[in-house]
Amino acid sequence: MTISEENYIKVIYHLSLVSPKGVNTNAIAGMLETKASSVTDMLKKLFEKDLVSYQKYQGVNLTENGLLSAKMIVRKHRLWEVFLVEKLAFNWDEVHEIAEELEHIKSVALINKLDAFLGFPAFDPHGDSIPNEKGVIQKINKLLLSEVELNREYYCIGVKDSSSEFLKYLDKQKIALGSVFKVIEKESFDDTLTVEVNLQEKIISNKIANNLYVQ
Amino acid sequence: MTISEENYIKVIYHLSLVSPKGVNTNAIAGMLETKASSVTDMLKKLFEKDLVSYQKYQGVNLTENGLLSAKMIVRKHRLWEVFLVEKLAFNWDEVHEIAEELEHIKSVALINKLDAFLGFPAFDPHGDSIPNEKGVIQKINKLLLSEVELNREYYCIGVKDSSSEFLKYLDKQKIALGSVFKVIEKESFDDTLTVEVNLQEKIISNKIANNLYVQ
DNA sequence: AATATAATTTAGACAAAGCTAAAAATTTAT
DNA sequence: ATAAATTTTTAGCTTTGTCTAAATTATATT
Repeated sequence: MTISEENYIKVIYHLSLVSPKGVNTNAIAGMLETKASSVTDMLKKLFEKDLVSYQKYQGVNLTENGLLSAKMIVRKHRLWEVFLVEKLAFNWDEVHEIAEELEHIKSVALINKLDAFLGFPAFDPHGDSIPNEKGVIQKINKLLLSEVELNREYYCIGVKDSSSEFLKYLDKQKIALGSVFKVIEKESFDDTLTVEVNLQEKIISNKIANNLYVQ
Repeated sequence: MTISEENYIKVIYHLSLVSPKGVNTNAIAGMLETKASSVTDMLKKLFEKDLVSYQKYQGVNLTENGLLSAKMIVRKHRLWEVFLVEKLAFNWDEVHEIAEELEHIKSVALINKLDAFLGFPAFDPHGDSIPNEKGVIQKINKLLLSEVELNREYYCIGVKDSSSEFLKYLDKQKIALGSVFKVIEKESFDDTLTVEVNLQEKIISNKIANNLYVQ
């Protein structure tokens, strides 16, 4: 697979988690910052290679082959992110771009040795599950902070949006994976939350609460 | 720079160490397993980008820009090789190919953090010098085993040929960086050496002796 | 149900990087 | 110094992945 093909497969994988009945051409084009016509061209090629099932105008899904390939790319991306944060002391908002390049390094021996070197981590620095060598992903029960019950304790276990801007905001607010949340009050007008985080009271907008996973 | 451009620059760099007055089109084609006509095309492009100085039929040299780029690629290659051997427990004959991919990862922050993580190594697993952040390469006095005086002790500090076949041969012979050599006798007919390596007597062909650096 | 809008595909073109075959320049040998 | 051999370049073609503009299909609106 070329790097370009890998990027398509990865994007189709992520989009199909949200729309499992078929991924739109335009959605793919949006994610890859390319044109719909280019996507159509590539879909034909991926279909020829048995990586996607595709019928004109009907959206696209990964085949078994394609799904496994996608999971291996995600595995590499997330393992490299762990390496960058744990070993090279990058901050969690700096690693995505670099991992976007590293995820295309081919060697299977490399990624499996890296996995061992890192101690077979189950989650990346943003709380996302790392597929194992077979592509198996450990499913975890998680809630959005916006959905939890009042006055119960929850741990922050991940972020939904892992953009640099959001992660920097969390750093500034001293919110990290492992932070303990208790929602004191929910403003019914705009769903703003009053929460206790690590024993400090804070006001959290609905947009923020919709991007924090807790357990 | 594209990966292809980087590969050309790197090859021109290595060849110019051997033929400093200008690198041949055919030599480049040979190293890259491509055709001379493709090389000509690329030389024009590299000239446009001020990476090489080039006149038709006259061979090619790196400009200052090109030289620094080449050294940065070599720096990345060799640092990744150290990582693979020291941290991921690869054998020294397995790392070249993987480093050929890793050397094209762009991030400067990544490579400088990797350098620090590895403790700013001066040499890669084959004994080659690692350029520093500025492109400065520590020059080291080294001799080929085929050139040394009889009955004096030398340390093995590098290999000239770092092909997997040669390195595996050295493993089998229990020769590694740091091995202590003393040449007992030189057969004048074919330059075969009788040497003492780590206190064991061995017969070493001229071809082998021509690919081992000692000090 | 007909039409307007949106999404998708097709057709044709382009740049990058490679190739083959032929032409031109350089080097080597007589 | 000329001819032969080698090296290098040019010309024209191919593939990959992209693009624009036009055509087609699907969806939404009235």
